[in-house]
Amino acid sequence: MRDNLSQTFAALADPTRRGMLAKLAEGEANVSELAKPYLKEMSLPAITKHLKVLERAGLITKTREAQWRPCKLKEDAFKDVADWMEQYRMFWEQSLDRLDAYLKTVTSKSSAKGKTRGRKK
Amino acid sequence: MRDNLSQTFAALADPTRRGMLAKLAEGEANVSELAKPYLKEMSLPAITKHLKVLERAGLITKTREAQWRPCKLKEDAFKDVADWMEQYRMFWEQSLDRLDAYLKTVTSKSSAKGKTRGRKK
DNA sequence: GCTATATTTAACCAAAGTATTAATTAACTT
DNA sequence: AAGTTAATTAATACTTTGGTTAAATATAGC
Repeated sequence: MRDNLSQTFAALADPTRRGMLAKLAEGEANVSELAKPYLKEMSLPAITKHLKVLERAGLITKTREAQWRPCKLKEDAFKDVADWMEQYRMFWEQSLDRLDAYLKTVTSKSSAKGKTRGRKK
Repeated sequence: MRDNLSQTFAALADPTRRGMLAKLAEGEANVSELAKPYLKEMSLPAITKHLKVLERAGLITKTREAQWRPCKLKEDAFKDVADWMEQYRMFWEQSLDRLDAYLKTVTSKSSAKGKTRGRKK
């Protein structure tokens, strides 16, 4: 797993790590704050390792402040993923078109079951 | 690695597999066509496994046509990744803004060293 | 210096991932 | 039926990942 992008995708391939990123999207947080939701499921050293994976992937930066290690999102790796995704935009937009088409077929009959999955615009 | 999104990101965390997706972005291709660029580096069974990973991740579908197995991109998993990325859009767009700001500071002095990293538009 | 809090490092282990070679299946061609 | 091409499966080996517990480090406060 030598290249950057592979390392980034590998870092994203874990729900705990994605959860930590979601938390960091709300703002800076230190290790124990990030750890709190997971301490029933895993130990603190496990958290440290997850954060190290995120850091090496370029998704977060960790700084020092007394005995705390505040972490925050780093744009770099997100940008790399977004750039890579661009080349497939037409494919996943197809699936939106298909959903739109489907929705058109059901708009008349009020369907309580149809989940719209947050389709924007 | 139970959840879908984790499986998808894990599938993307490999340059061989991303290369196969890039090829498929140009259109359908069967296994040996997809394998060709990699047969110096790895065996055909390895290719089969990579394709299975992409398939289980929902990134491709494989069909049957005589003794060939034409593969093509499947929108689903791409859509899931794109949706997940949305929540971080502001972060990676920040890095574009920062690059723009930087470029503004150097536009007058022609800098040969500055890599622009494919900034679009 | 002692103690408490925050976090990391070390040593280890089980499970998953990536590759191999050899054998097998499937479909077409002659 | 025999041979060729396309692809997969099986058995195996090696490496990486994700977790553990125990010990260590770093900083602050008394």
